[in-house]
Amino acid sequence: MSEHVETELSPAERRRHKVRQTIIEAAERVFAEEGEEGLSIRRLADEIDYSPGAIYKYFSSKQELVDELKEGFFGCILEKMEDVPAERGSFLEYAQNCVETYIRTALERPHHYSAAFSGSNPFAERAPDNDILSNTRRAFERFHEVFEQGVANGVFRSDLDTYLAAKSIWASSHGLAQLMGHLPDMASGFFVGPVHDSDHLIKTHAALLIKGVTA
Amino acid sequence: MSEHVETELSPAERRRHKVRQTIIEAAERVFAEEGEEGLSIRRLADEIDYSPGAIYKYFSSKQELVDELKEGFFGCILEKMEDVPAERGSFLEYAQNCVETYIRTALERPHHYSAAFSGSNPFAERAPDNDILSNTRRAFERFHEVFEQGVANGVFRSDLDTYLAAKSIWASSHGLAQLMGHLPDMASGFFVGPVHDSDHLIKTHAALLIKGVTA
DNA sequence: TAAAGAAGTGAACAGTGTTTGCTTTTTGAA
DNA sequence: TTCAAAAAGCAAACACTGTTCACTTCTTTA
Repeated sequence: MSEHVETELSPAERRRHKVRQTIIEAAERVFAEEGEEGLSIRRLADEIDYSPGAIYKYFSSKQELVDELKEGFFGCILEKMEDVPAERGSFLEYAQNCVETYIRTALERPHHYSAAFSGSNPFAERAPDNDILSNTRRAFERFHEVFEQGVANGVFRSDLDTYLAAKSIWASSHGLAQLMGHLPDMASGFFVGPVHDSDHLIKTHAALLIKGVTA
Repeated sequence: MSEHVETELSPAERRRHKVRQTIIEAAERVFAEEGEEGLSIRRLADEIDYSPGAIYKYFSSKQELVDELKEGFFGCILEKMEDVPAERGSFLEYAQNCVETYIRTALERPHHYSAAFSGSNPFAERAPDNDILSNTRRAFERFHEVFEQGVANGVFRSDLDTYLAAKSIWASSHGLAQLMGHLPDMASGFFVGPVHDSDHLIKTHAALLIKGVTA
C-alpha cells in the first residue's frame, strides 16, 4: 500500500505534513526524556508555539499521537532485528545476537518501549490493520523464524514448538528490557549481590535463553 | 518491629484503623478490575460515602494508597513463593515450580503487578526502608537461593553466577507475567501460530528457563 | 465541664485531555 | 481576478483529575 508514494504533493499537503512532523518531533523529544506523563498537550503546544487546540487538527487524540511514537519506535526495533547479520559466526551466536539486539534497541528508548505494554491501553485494543500491531507481529515472527531455522539446522531441539519458544524468548527479552529500563539499578546495586555490567547482563541473559532451547 | 502487636488499641485507634481498611478494600476492588487509571479519589470517596478530602486524613497521597496496594500484593507473591514445597519431586521440578508460582501469582492481579513496574514511579524511588522494596528483594533472594542450592546440588552449572542467573530468570518470569496479563491474546490467537493453553505456556516457559542453567 | 484535637466537609486551586465557536488564512474554480 | 468553500489556528470553556484549605462537628481527655 503505502510504499514511498512519490506522487506530487500539493503545497498545502506539504505544509500540513511539515507541521505534523514538527509536532511529533517535539513530542518525541519530551516523551523520550520524561515519558507519557511528562507529555501534556499544553506543554507540547507551548513548545511548538501553537495553541493546544491546534494539535487536534493533526491528531484526533493524545492517544493517537503517542501511538504514533510507539509505532515508529517498534518499526525501529524491527529494522535493527532484520539487520542482524546471519552470515558471520555460528548459528547460536546469530540467535543470541537477535535476542541481544531486541533488548539493546528497546533500551535506547525505555519510555517508548514500556508505554507500549503498560496502562490499560496496550496495542491489543487497536484497529487490526494498525502498524503498531504489524510491527510487533513482524518482530515476533522474526524470533519465530530463528527457531524454525534452528530446528532445521539441528542446533535446536527437534521436538521444539517453535511458536511456543518464540513467545517464551520474546517475553524473556521483554522482561529484561523493561526491568533494565525502569530500574536503573537492575544492573548495579539495587539488589543484593554484586554489581553487573549491563552488557554482561544482556549477553548472559541471551545465552541462558538460547541454551534453554538447544538440543 | 511490627510483629503482631497485641497491645490494647484505644477505641479511637480501632475505629480509625477500620475506616482505613474500608478505604483500601474499596480501592482494592476498583484497582483489581480497572487499574490505576480507573481509581480516582472522588470515585473512591463516593464508594465509601465520604468526601474526597477525608481520604487525605488516612493517606497523604493517592500514590501512597496505591503503593500500599502493591506492597500487599507483593507480600502475597512472596508468601506463595515461600510456600512452594521443596520436599516433593526432584529439585528441577522444585525450581520450575518456583518460577511458575511467581508467574501464576502475578497473573492473579495483573494491574497490581504491572503498576509496580510501569510509569516513572517504580518502587526504586521509594524510601529505602519501605516494605515494597523489601518484599521485592526477598522475592528476588528467593530466586537466588534456589540457584545457590542448585549449584551445590550439582544440578545447575558449577560456574553459574547465581546472582546473574537470578536476575535473568526473574526478568524472564516478569516478562511473561506482564505480557500474559496485558495481552490476553498472548496465549491465544493474537500472534500468528497456534493457540496455546495458558498453563502450558507457563510450564514450558519455566522449563526452558531452568534448562538454561542446568549442567 | 471545658479545652484540645481529630474527623469530616465543601469549596476552591491548579493541572489534565478535549470540544466548541469564531476568526483568519489559504485554496480552487468561475 | 474574484469569490465562495474549506482548512488552520486560537481563546475560552467543559469535564475531569489530585490536592489543599478554612470551617464545622464530633470525640477524647484532663
